[in-house]
Amino acid sequence: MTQDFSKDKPIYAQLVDRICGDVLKGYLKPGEKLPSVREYAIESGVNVNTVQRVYKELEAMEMTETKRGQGTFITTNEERIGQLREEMMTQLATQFLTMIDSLGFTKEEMIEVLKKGG
Amino acid sequence: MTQDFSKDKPIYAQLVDRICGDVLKGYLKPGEKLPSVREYAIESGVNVNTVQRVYKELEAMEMTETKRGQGTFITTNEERIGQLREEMMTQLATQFLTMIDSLGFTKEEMIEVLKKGG
DNA sequence: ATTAGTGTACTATGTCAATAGTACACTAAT
DNA sequence: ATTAGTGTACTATTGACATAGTACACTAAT
Repeated sequence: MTQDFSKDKPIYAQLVDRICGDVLKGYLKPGEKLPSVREYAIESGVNVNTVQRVYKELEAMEMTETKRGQGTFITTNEERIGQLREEMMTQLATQFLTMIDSLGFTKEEMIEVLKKGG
Repeated sequence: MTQDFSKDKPIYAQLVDRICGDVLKGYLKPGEKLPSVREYAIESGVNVNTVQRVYKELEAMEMTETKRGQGTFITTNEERIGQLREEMMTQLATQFLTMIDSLGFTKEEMIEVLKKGG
């Protein structure tokens, strides 16, 4: 099933984000097995190598553990998941603050807009 | 003067952001003339076409007015600048909210992090 | 030992965005 | 008409990304 991907970001990055989100939201539980690279490639309508890159990045950030011949699994280290959650939040916040500053907005007015939105 | 550009974003986009910020902050006044594409290219250590693209985008968003043979000027339409300010804020906010949602964070916890940071 | 299922590695190819180099076109002043 | 200064258009190059095909390596089950 070919899925819809945004053009402003590489597919592998979007898949990484999606899986990260599913883990942080609890949709994917610690220890749970992800689809094989081939399965996921077909599901998403992308190439095996693209999925491989996704799994590689996820493992590099210790969000998953890959066992050759067996598959790729969400890490059972729940503390690590918590760490990642913190790291990603502060990183997102920092980037956002830098961006709004360079565009001439203040943190306070931006927070107001955020409260109203979504 | 070769300047420092981030690698995670195209140079032209960074220059657009910078000029937008300078306008919104009031560092660049309505009617003020920007450097010529060649001047700016040399100053920034980039190619003429990169600057041209920057000026093109700025004109497309009606932040500047380009007069062939004369130069590129900040728009004298101050209302338009105010509009752009609003548009950019809501757009930034929307993108940010979408991003944090897809990564599994709530708006409220993110706002807390923002308040502490920066 | 064989098989099926898994991840991994390597090379080649195509596409597109970003950038660069160069030549052209318009405007104002002389 | 010429010149200097401006924006514009065209083509080429580079690199990142995605794809494709193929081969390899490990694991578990039989």
